[in-house]
Amino acid sequence: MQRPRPAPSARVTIKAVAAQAGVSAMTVSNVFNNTGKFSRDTRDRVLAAIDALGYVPNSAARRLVGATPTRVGLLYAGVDSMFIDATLAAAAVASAERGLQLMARKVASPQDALDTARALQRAGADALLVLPPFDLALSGSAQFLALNMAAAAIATAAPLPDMFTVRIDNRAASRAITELLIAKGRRRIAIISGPQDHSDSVERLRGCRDALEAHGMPLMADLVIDGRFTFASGLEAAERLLGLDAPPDAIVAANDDMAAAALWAAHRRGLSLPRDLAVTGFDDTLLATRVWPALTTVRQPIGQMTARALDLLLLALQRGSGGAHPVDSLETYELVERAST
Amino acid sequence: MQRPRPAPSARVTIKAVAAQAGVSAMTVSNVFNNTGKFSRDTRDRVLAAIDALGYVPNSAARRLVGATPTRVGLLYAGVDSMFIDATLAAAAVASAERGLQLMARKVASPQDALDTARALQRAGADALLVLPPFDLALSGSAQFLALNMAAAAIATAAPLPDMFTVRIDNRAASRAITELLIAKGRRRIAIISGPQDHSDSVERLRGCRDALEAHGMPLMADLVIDGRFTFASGLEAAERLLGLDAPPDAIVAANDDMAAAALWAAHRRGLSLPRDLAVTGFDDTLLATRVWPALTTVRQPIGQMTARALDLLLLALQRGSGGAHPVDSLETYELVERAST
DNA sequence: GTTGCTGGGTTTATCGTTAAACCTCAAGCG
DNA sequence: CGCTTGAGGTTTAACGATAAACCCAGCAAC
Repeated sequence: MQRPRPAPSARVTIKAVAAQAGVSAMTVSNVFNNTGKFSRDTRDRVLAAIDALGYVPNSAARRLVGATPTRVGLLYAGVDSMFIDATLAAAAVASAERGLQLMARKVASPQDALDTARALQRAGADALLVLPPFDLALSGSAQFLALNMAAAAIATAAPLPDMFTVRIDNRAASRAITELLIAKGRRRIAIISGPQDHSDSVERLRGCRDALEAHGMPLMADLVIDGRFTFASGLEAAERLLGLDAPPDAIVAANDDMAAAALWAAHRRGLSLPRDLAVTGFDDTLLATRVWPALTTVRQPIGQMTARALDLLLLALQRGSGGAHPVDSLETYELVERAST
Repeated sequence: MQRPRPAPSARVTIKAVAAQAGVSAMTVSNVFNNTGKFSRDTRDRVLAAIDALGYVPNSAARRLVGATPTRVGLLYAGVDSMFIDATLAAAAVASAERGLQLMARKVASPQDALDTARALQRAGADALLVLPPFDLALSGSAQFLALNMAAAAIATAAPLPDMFTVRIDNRAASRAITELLIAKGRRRIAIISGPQDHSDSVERLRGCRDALEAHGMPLMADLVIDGRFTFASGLEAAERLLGLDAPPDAIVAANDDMAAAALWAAHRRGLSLPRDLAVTGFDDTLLATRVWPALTTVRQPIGQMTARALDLLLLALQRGSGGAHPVDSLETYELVERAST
């Protein structure tokens, strides 16, 4: 693996292109960035030269002069969940596609969110991508506002005044999936909800309640347990539910991991699925199609949402941080019916 | 009433630190990079200034002068598998920790690997991280060598002459897990192997054979099926195996996704697990503990391996590394026994 | 025929950092 | 005593792209 300094020919600079096209470097820059300061004729020659040499601008140099921002910080919770893994993977891919540098930071607790954001800014992040529950931890705080950073939150419950939001209608989705269970004749429906400091969890719970009440089946307190979006917490909750004197005939879990746990608890007791128990998940991560029986769940388009969040951030940074009200992007979810119901 | 921050706080540059410490910018640089060209006394003053101002070097400027390499390309196959997702997520985190920019590129087929590598180089990647099967696609080719890029392959079968390798002993691990099944009294052991153009797959199959032959139970051709590391391919294979006149009493799958598929096929037939059928996976992804029954599997420390690969690349780039033979880093695997056996 | 403007460029200065060359002073040495 | 040596700096010159200032030919207007 002998690796002498890369051959000088390795990197094509703007000067090389300029020489090839017989113009100044500045003109090449103008053409490349399409500022309009050039004639048709020169443009063609420059483009030809760019093409011939395979010129790719050096982003470090661009960044140095303060042109394009390129670093996006990502705040995530260090929880073992499919959603987090999938989002991290999606963010890595989407960032790469856009030539951004992703700075992913695990945040231990909501209290640390602000410090982490600050550290990211000091380390050169231009914008922030925020996963639950840190949207709530940051939004509205004066200190966060003082950072003066563009931020986008994925999978939140509602629009926020100080950051972009990219989300699905959690309440409607949750309602829809509960309705589906009711339509299938389930009458004793239990819920393993997410932590109530996640705004999306709250919405999901609300959606379930909507559906149940609409059918005259009020939610019973002993049939609702708060999980923490982890498999372990889901298992604990499911064990408690199935151990009741009058166990439920369906469980609505607030994410796939906890739904998988519910399947576990049912398998352990030798229940036949979905005859004795129907289970639904949320997110449609890879997990949903790997467990048995495959989970009926709500598809949340994670890749698309991540990409959208990045695009919004880029746009905001390009226009300069001034003024515009943050966009709320509502993506479409999809109810996916599988064997678990 | 707090008013908005006056300015997007001007970043602290090396000059500010220099002024504060009463030395030249170069001296600050020297102290920061610990080159040794300074006295105890100045060092203390400079460090104090750095601390007081909260100086963080501007990586764009650093990069511009060619000091630190900061972009790592990642070649991955666009296959739905837990291993890929987990590796992407791990790479995103490990890159962020090291201040590197990750450029992840999906590669459609081994033939495209070289083109993608070339594109990455043109886009400014300093080094390459390679996932199977692209290690084999690149290694040994003269064109790849001509790129003159440092590369590290994760999860390969053996050391390679022209890139770093970070791996576990797949053969031994596979042998161990097969031995475990034999020890549990399984006598008709089937194998769902990975694609044979993945070097690690080959090793895993070999390990199984080792174990079986060591116990006088030669591998039967109809009990070995090549999967493609996907759940779908695993399901197909498992269906065929369980449909045999003399079905196996154990299935060794070459990854967790295919093992999960084997569980599916068994559940479908109403088999009792692990009584009627034992199943083992490979990788110990999150999946292994989410399916029911939980998978006995080989733990491959993905996060650690990814981090190690990046460290090796950084080291190589820093030394400019003339002539050094590429390192082969053998990580320790762990046999994890769970309910599926 | 000066003045003013405008399309299509070029030149210059600059971003923050570091490699390399250069400076200075004191100590060591034959 | 003159010469080298080296520790501990400083100065200079990049790195590549771009913003801002500048230049200039031609054309229109008064």
